[in-house]
Amino acid sequence: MRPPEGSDYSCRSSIPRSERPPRMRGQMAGVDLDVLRHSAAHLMAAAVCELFPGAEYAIGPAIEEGFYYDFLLPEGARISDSDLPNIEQRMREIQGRDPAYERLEVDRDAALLEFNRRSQRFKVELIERIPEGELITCYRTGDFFDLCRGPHVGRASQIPAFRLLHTAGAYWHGDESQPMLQRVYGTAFPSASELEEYLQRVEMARQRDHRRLGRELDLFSLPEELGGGLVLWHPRGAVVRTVMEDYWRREHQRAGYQLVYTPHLARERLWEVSGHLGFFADEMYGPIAVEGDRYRVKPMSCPFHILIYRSRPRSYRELPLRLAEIASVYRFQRSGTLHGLLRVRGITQDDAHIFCTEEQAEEEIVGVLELASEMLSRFGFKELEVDLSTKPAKAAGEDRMWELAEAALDRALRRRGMEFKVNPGEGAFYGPKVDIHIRDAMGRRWQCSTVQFDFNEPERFDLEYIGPDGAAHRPIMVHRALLGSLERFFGVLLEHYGGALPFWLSPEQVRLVTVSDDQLPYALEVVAALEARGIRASRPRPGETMPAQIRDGEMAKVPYLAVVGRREVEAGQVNLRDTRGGSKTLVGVDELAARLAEETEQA
RNA sequence: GCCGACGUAGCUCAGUGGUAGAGCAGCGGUUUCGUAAACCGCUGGCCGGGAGUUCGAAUCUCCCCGUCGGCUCCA
Repeated sequence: MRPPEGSDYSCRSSIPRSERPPRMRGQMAGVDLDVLRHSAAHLMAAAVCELFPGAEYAIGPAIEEGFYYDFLLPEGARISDSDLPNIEQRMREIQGRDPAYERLEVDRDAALLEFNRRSQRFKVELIERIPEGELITCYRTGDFFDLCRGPHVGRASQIPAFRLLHTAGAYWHGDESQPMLQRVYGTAFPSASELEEYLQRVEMARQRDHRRLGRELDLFSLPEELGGGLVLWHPRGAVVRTVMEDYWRREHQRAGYQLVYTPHLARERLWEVSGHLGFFADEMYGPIAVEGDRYRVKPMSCPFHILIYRSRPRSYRELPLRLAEIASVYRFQRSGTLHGLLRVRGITQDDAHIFCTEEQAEEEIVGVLELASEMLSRFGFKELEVDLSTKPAKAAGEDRMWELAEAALDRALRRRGMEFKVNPGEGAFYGPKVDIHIRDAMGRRWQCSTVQFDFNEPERFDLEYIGPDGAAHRPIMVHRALLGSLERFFGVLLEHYGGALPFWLSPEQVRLVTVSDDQLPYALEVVAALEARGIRASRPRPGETMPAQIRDGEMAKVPYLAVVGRREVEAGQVNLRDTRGGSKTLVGVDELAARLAEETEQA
């Protein structure tokens, strides 16, 4: 029932950057960064309390890239980004007074009394949640007094470099029924130069934001007239997508999958039978009236593939049956969670369902893992991280099936030599699963592939096959997606490569550049020769100076610029500028075509 | 959905109550050039939408729409 795709349900927070690299954490130049940042959070809270008397402070931990602190401000007050410089200024003033971070062990009653006296309801609540008998510690920094486990730096002056970054709303305990607090994010480093470096890194990440690249490289758009979370693939983006899909289909056919097509709508009754209306209704769009009947837009493909399976009696001889489809599905996502291509409502899922016998399950999983590794590696993701999630407390299906499926996943992973982490109880209610994550060039972690057993739907649709014994048996069903969603995978690819896609995926692989318009006819011949070899080559723009053409080509991130002037025309060559490697080589046209065709092959 | 910020030309942005601006892109012309921007000119705006305040609103107020940053990484 749960979607076999990695695009959406895997991430708790709106932006999959919850899965961040560990590299900024821990020790740095002999200073514990977490301690430094946690101390900076206290310093900030002290400043906020001075500037906004009556502010209540909630929690203020060190996080991956800095720290935050949550506040409930007095009625009518608010902190906006424009207040950040003032708060920073006040933090520096406090540093000038250089208070110590003074650790106090207090007993529960004294702590409660103190925080009640200070009207700090969140701290009171936190104390009440501390188990009886556990040591309670507080820290005093000048006038600021906080419940805190520590440790901290000795004095406020020992925080050499900090910067407040932005504000946000955050629910107390992340719970929508709780009050909305104001969160202030900041970061701190042992030196000004490290802070500067960090800020530059953030700026670099901004530069390679896929939404920006999508516009600059004319790949896709998400116009607001169209509606939130819906993507228009422009011609250049569509070229990339076509290359991805062609590759995907070829690999799947080679791996024994059969391709199918299914519609975008189905009668509501089908979604009742499948259980989606019970478990997934919140993410489905409302009914569409059709001749007195109700239809729903599909959020997943599984019921369709099941109907194909069920279209006639099945024999054990035709198992495993692997049905694959690059399918458009639509899921409602709250507007606040939409994010470029990374979280959309119109999703293209690279979906497949495997129907097999119990004995075949392990072999099938091995096959899926192999295909996933191969495809992800072809796209440039060699480092994979794998999670195996097992039976949760509430689960459908017999224990015997769970044991069988978990064992199949475990053995398949071992056979493939893949290291993995077990997440006990994290499986879907309908079956255990394996998720594969990739790391991009900036160290961020993304979920892509997912392989999920499903004991629920075969039951609901009463699937069977006739075994060698002549009796009916229930097949095993496995959902799996390898790229997750094409939208999201494309977004990740773009950011991973900073827009400079590998040659085989490049929307435009070679662009001809002329020294003057005199070489136009020759340039067109070269384009034709390259196109004849299946290379995506494009003609020069007449009337442009050569430096302008070079610059345009560089900015469009075309892998190769083939410059032709009088000398090249005479020699039947091009002067090939490699925009990635920076080299320039003279090469004959035939050789160029052969070389580029080969480069597509190996990738 | 909720909190906050933002919304001015295709893009990046300036303009804080008094005639809507710049650069790039686009279009037209001139130039025909050897590895990241030739030169000149022109077009282009319901200042996100609606209501209000005002003699006068891109600018102030309210509502709506959209986008962006976030919404436990637990003292």
